[in-house]
Amino acid sequence: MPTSGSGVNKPGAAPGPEKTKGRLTIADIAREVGVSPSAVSFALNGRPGVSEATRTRILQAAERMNWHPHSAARALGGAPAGAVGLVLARPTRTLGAEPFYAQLIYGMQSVLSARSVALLLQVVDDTEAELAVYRRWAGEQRVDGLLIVDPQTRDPRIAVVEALGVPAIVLGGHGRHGDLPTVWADDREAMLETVRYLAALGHTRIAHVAGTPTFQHTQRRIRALKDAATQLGLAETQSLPTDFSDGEGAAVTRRLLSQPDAPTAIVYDSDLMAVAGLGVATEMGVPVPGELSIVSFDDSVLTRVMHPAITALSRDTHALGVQVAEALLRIVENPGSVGDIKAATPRLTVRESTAKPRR
Amino acid sequence: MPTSGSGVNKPGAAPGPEKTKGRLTIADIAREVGVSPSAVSFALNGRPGVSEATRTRILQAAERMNWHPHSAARALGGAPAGAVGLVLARPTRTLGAEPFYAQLIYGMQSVLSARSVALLLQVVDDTEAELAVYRRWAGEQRVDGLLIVDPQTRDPRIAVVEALGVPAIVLGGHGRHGDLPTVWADDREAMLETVRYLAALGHTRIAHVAGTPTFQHTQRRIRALKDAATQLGLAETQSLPTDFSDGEGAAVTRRLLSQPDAPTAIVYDSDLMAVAGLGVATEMGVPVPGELSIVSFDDSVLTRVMHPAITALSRDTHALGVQVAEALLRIVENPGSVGDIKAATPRLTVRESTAKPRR
DNA sequence: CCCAGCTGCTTTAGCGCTTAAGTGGCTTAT
DNA sequence: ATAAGCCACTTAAGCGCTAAAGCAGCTGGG
Repeated sequence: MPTSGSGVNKPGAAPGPEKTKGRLTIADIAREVGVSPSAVSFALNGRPGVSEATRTRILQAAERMNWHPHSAARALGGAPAGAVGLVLARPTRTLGAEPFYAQLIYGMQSVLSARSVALLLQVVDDTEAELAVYRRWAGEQRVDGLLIVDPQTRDPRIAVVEALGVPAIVLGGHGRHGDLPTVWADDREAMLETVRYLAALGHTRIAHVAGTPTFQHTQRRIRALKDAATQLGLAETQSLPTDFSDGEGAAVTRRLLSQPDAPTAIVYDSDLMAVAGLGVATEMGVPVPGELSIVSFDDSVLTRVMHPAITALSRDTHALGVQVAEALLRIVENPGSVGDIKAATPRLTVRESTAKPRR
Repeated sequence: MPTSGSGVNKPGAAPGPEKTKGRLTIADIAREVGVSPSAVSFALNGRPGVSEATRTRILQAAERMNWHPHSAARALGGAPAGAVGLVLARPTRTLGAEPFYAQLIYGMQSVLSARSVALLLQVVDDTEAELAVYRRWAGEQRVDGLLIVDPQTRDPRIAVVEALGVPAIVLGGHGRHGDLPTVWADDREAMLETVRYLAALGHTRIAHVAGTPTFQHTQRRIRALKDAATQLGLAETQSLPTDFSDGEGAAVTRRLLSQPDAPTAIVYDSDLMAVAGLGVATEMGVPVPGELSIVSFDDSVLTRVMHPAITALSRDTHALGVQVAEALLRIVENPGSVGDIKAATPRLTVRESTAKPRR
């Protein structure tokens, strides 16, 4: 039981002039100022019912005594919990390496901390565990809103979260996700732009090292590549699924480069896999961009720091986090007020890893 | 106000057999089973005072009705908040790229989520803001414990957190940090081992691209390098401070390699800076490890994925997170029960970026 | 046969806060 | 002149839960 205000806290110290209790409450302020606790409550919450003079005195006393509202007491009265929740269910190894979530979280923070909303973070192993966390948080009334990431086809989480009645935003969905609004980027357009660029350079054998195939955004990219191939008349394109890990990214690259008609360009669904792929190319003596062009579908320091620096579809993940957090807070305050939001389409940032194929 | 259990929630619906209230409470369970709310509370908390038969019926009812305790109501009664807090005050750009904190957090999660303890995460700009967050969390009774990272010399946070009376663990401290216990790694020994190895290879001009100089662990490393130099008779060693960003890492490397007597080996305080440094070497045509050996003081996918792969001091950051979380939970339950804990000393993992200096 | 001492409950109070419902004292409308 | 209204408060109740205290009904010792 973490009590004690500042240290002078002898339990039995009899006749102290001030009630040396553990916590500082509005009752203490009320006593100090000489009004009732409700008057203090009114003053602190900017509600009418107290004169300006009294309000000022109360506010000053609260400030001086360094009082903070007890979040539990407020929440008990039906006030919001002052927190939003995020559950991540990707394998830990990958998560630690991928800057995406970290950036996203830091972006969210810039909005959340300004509004003094806490972020509850939980990392779990699978969707089952994720659902359990949602159920618990909802039951315990711990969060006012949820951010659901990596939507999948027929995602079981949607129905559960809707049934729980907790406001939520889906990141990266598009298509059906119940009545939950989504913040999404146009992966399709980004992929089309990339393939058009590679085709313009003269590439015809383009491979796509994709992420987890059940993710909606992965599927959109795969479909976009296929469509682009049809449009541009590229015969030999292929999408290969992975689990987003650098290990699989490397393995798939090795397989691709060992083929008789190896691709001359590879698009990776994450920066980490692109880096791993570049490593494999170097290791196999395939010059980049001489014989192989590489594009990453995610940008970060990783891509910039490599040699050659990797051409990437960059988006401002931090800004995305800001957008998501804002949408989340809006839907918490006013459910139904948020529709689907289209984030900025990733733009192709050309660096040193792409060039005309040597022929 | 996020209420409503599942949807059937008409406020005025008069004579329903079940009280269609928003939240499911122990009173509902009590009514269902036919006992008083306290009996339910006793049963759910495994306390004596109810017969086994009744206890079973209550537990089953709670399970069947999918009841969860309202965390705020519990907390109000003085129960722990069921959450621990972590504030990060490094610049966002760096944080997103560095795998360290992400790994640490995921490690902590594996302990915390097993015990259903939530992690409150906040990213702030500076120490002042960090202190404000601690004060607020303590006042709002939001957290049961805190993890303080990146301890500095005469760290103001220590005194504040101790005064607030919130149990806390310091990560990476050593020396004085009030009465707060620390989980620390022996950076000194790690640095000594590294320098000995480089010296054994034949390096004499060894540079150290350090992190933020006010951090205690940075200082320990700087001092260790100096001591090693004295012991081994290396004249030309130097430690150069940075802010841990890849930008500064690159800039400092550029400066070092432009000197007339450029170092033949550089130790970087983070993997991200090591990668940036390797990039600069490549860009300047300095072969690694031919003319320059590179060691990273932190290991991750980054170092493994590069070509050449970077020799690094590796420690299991995930395991460190586990250790930290365990210590934190222990000190929350029983303040004073935790002393300083020494984590595993990082071991040198030799890869391709280190070799004898060409002479 | 009475009462202490159980067991297995229920009643009551209280955690810190919000909020609906009072309550005096004064002003204003009629 | 008196009712009505308003201001600036106070009182009281309640959020969901825990915990101390109370209280029936039974058992067994003296």
